[in-house]
Amino acid sequence: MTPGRSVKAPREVAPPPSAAADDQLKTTRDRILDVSLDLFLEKGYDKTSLREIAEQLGFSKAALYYHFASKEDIFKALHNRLHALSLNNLSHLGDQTLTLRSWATLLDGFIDMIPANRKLLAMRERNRAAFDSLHDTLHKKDREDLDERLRSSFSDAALPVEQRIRMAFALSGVTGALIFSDESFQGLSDEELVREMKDRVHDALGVGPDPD
Amino acid sequence: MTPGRSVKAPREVAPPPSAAADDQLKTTRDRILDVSLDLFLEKGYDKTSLREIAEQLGFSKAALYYHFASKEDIFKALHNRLHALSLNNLSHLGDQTLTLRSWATLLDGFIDMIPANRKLLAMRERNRAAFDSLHDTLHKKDREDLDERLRSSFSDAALPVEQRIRMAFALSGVTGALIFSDESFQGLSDEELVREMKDRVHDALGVGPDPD
DNA sequence: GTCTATATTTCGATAGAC
DNA sequence: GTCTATCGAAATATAGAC
Repeated sequence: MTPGRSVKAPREVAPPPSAAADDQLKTTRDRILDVSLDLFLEKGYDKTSLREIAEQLGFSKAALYYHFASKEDIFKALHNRLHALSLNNLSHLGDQTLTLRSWATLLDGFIDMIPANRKLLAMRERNRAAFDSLHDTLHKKDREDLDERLRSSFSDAALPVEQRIRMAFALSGVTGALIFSDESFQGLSDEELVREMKDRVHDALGVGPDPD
Repeated sequence: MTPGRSVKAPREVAPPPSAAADDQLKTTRDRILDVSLDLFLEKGYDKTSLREIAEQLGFSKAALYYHFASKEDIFKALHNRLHALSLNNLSHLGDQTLTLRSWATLLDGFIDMIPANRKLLAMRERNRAAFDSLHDTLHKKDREDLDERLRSSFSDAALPVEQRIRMAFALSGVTGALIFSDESFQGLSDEELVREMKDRVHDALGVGPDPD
């Protein structure tokens, strides 16, 4: 396991031994993002200073500015990682009208991505206000964003009330549980988590398991 | 003197006309909390300054310090409002072992409180990182806190995996949907929302509706 | 209880050397 | 690409008059 020093060691973030080698292969830019992700997840975006990020990386605060234009720029880069995930899913879903069945398919795809992106997704959950502020900043006309797509679905008065609640509940059940997943579901394998989550989603949506 | 409408704030909080009279009856302390709640919900705790809070109230920033010792103190007071809600529910739930059925009862009680406390609950969802930081600050030994109670239940390895996921999912489905509730479920009556939410919870937990 | 004015601190960001 | 040193802004918080 990791050495006992979770203190502000100037150099090591205490990565698992196997990841130490990987870190050498990563660009400095990616290492900055990884450290930032950890800190934003743990302390929140606003309460994390550039000084802390630099400290954990072992170099000075000013050096960050060679790689990123601003603190918000780091945040945006993490937002882009999330955005890339959502694009994966949107492609599965054409412009067809949103049914409970297509919603289930969408969420199934989302759930599959959870194990590989748990920290990123949990960080988003814990910093919703900051993310929404960012969202306003980059007021994208092209709301290809998954979030936007989702919200507009919930708001669609043409859909029956029950269906809208089912969709919102299913989505929230998945994303919300992410917050607990690290600390509370320690013993669970990724496969267990994924399978159980999907079962819950299908319960909530009132559709049978996906006949893939 | 009470500075009735000397509000030169650029934008109105737009309180319902009937609430204007109520504001006269409230203590200044409560009015500060109400304005803070609105701003923390809209912009996030960290990005809301005391200057903005004071501005909306029509008096100066320094005046806030007569009523609260610090910004965090305002936050704590809102935390206490939430805490009071959770105590309501914990009393329903003794020290009995947690079953899916008792969990359903707990969440039903929680859902009933949603309409009257929507903003408060949504604000919490949007500021999870800040709330958890606060939680660490007041490291309460007596974890009578609802949140803590819940997390420890999810972590209980004695419970079957499926049950733990069901519980976490049901809770998250409810709290997460709060974020959407204001903007997306505008047309819905409180009764509809409450009933639908309860149905979803019982689906997720795999228990029939509460035979109350 | 509220004011004006100011202290204090922290942080994001920049300049310029190496 | 990283450093030291520093700037400037903004925020929290305090002092003391009214």
